[in-house]
Amino acid sequence: MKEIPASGMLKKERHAYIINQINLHNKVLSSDLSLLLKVSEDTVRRDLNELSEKGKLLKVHGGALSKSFHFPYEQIDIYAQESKREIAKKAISLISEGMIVLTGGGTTMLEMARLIPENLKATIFTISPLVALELAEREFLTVILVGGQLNKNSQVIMGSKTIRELSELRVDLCFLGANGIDLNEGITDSDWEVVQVKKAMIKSAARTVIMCIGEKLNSAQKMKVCSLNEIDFLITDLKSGNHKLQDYRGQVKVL
Amino acid sequence: MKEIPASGMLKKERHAYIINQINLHNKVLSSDLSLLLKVSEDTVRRDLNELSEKGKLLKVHGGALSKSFHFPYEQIDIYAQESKREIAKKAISLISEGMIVLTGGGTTMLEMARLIPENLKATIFTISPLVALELAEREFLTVILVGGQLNKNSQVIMGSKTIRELSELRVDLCFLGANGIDLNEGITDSDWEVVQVKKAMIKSAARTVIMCIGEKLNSAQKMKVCSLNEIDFLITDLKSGNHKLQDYRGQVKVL
DNA sequence: ATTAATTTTGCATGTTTTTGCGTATGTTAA
DNA sequence: TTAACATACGCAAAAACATGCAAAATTAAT
Repeated sequence: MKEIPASGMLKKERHAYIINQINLHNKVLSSDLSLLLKVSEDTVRRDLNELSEKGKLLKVHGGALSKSFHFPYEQIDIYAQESKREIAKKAISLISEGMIVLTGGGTTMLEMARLIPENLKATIFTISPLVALELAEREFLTVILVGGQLNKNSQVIMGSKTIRELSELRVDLCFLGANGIDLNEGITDSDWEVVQVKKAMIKSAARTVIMCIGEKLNSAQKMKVCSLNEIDFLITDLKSGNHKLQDYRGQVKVL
Repeated sequence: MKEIPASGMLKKERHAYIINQINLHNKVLSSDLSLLLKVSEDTVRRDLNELSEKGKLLKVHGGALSKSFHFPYEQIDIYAQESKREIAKKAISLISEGMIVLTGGGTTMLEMARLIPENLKATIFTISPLVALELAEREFLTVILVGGQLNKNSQVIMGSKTIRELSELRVDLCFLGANGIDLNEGITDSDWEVVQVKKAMIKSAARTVIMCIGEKLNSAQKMKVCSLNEIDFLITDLKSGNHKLQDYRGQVKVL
């Protein structure tokens, strides 16, 4: 460190100095500050804790982080949020410790990311930057974004580069949304590129989970992703007794 | 700097003297004033309390601070925001139509992404999901996220996979933030992983642009990214006439 | 000028704040 | 796992503080 050293500072001055360092570098180490301010690390820690309680920074092991940088998010209200939350809960129950998981994008997937428990240990590949950012909050998750071109409409990674990367991947479980699902037509989607990526994702996974709200059952889109027997689980927001689900039970596990 | 000691002062005179010291040094210690004014610390304290009640200064434990004391709390954010916007504007001027660009993460980069004109045609690689999502709003941009593990603190893609991907990339221009920049130490950062990624990014680019706010000039962190001659442009929020920039002009193009 | 009234000051006292250290505990990384 | 590091907690010393009070200084009034 070659910052300008300081000495004989009043507490308030120290606090200001620390905040300034944080704004400058997004991060400070207690040990650095101790040297810089010429006070014991205990004092630095106490300073950091005070500032943390005032919400001026984020105290972490070893130092502190800028708070402003961490999460200026907005909560968008999602259509059928409650249903999607139901689906998400069921989906999460399929993930067990140490698994390697691959997820698509979409609001259902985001909801799932938000509901993933804080203590889950797993590795999660995703093609959705939003899902990735949400998951990055979970301490024990390893989050890997598949590289490639970002599709403007779906806010999901796509393109040949992505498909090539996916082809080299092997995961335990793949979570996908669906635009249409039908006994005969199978899983369908309206966008050619989306279909290509989903195909690649399914291929790379030992087992595939389709998540979709009940309304989409028995509807089909233009382009086929795969037939029903290629997927393993179907998760909807419907109660398990719902008659709409009956026909599907022969082909996939319905949750 | 030796202060002129004073003696036999009236209360009013003392007050004037104290205000003067505050204006001069932005702070005073009760103990110093006691010696300087040759009165007991109790008297000094009473003086400071009176002046504080009158709003002439800010009383703190151990002394007092000038009211105009630079409290980074709220101000810096807005101030730094403006600075970063300045930097972003200059940076954008370097991008010309059809270019292939690579960017890092950080708030400055995000600000840049926000300010990129709607009609710019270019291909942008980035390791920041946030930047990517922001850029996805631009109709004529091709946005490509480099794949890899998402680092929790910096919200940026990192790791060996990323570095490998970057090594196969060739771009015209690379925009990077810097945690420290110094004539001798060059570009420095505090995080080993960050340094590795930045190195790879620089290597993959024909020309590299460092963006950082003026305050970070002449400061250094623990780990070296590269020396100054390996970068091509330095962009700060400082006016081009600023003396702090002079020394850098020999090594890089300063904007 | 002298005295009375008022303010200011320093000191004694007890309290609070701040700080650094030792120790025990928790966390991180090899 | 261990070893190194970071942390929390308690403690004690030092510093800063508030308060009351009496002496000293200043001001006001005679």
